Amino acid sequence: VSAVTGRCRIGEVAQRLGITPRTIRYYEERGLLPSTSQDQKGRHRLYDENDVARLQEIIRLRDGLGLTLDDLKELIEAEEARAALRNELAETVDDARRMEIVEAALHYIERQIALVEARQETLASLRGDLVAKRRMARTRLAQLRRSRSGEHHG
Amino acid sequence: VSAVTGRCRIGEVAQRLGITPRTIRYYEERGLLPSTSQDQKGRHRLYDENDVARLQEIIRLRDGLGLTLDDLKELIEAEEARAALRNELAETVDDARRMEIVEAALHYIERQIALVEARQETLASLRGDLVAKRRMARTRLAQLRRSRSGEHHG
DNA sequence: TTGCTCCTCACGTCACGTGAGGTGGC
DNA sequence: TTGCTCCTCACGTCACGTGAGGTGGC
Repeated sequence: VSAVTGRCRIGEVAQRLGITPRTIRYYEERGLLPSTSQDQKGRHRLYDENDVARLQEIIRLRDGLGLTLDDLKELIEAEEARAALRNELAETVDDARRMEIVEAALHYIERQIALVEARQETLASLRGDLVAKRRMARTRLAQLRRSRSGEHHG
Repeated sequence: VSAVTGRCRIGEVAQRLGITPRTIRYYEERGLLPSTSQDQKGRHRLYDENDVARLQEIIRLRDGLGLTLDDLKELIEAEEARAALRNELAETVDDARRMEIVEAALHYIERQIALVEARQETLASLRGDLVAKRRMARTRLAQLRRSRSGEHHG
């Protein structure tokens, strides 16, 4: 709190992330962000790099996976639970308990990876279709070129 | 029109595509579908495999790229323009004109591919971050396992 | 004739967009 | 003090969801 961590205003954050201030306020309203960004009601909100990274993550998940804000909130809460567990992990000396915590974290990560990979497959399929179309068009174009040069020579 | 082409009802189409009848009606209302699926107002809408394929394409672009319905409508109109050009292509004997048509189609396809690839890159980056997290968790878990077996033997 | 799915309004909702009117900090 | 960005309502919009009440086809 004593160190000046380069806290910046909502407009700058929004511009850096390619969103609008309204979106950031709405996410705060929906409980996706800690409302600690605003000390009191009516005051300017200030964000540090940590907050920006968190928002960045939310935007990536929203755009990349098309998740609803409720889904995103679940993910965030799970993430916070993981952070809490990491703290417990640092405290505890019970190795059995430590393994439980890490295994839970691992399952959570694997679920997210599965979601991303499913989306990647649909995109790959979409791209496959488009590339096939492109090949057709290119082939046709090459035929036309040959046909024209053939006319010139014949 | 004389052949029975297996036309099916809106509920069946919706179920096959994983959407709701309301979505299909809304797309028709917004001009994304030919309203020829419904002969007269108030009558049941009927769809053939061609209509279903078109809807399928719309849904894939919507989910895969996160396009708005206005964007999708533009794409569809461009697609119809391409179809019209293909008809002209079949008619015309002017090779220069034919090349123009095919080149236009090629540019259109390439723009779509660029959109898909941009989305793929963000997903790949997202996956990369998650995979790194998974590696960390796995390493930590392996360390814990070694540590526990070490206790047993010591 | 009985269900079932369909139809058309029409209002609700989610995720913001867009001003209206006013206050705060370099 | 002047701009600029910020603030809080609060209503609008886009892409549907969700009944309400009624008609159509195997």
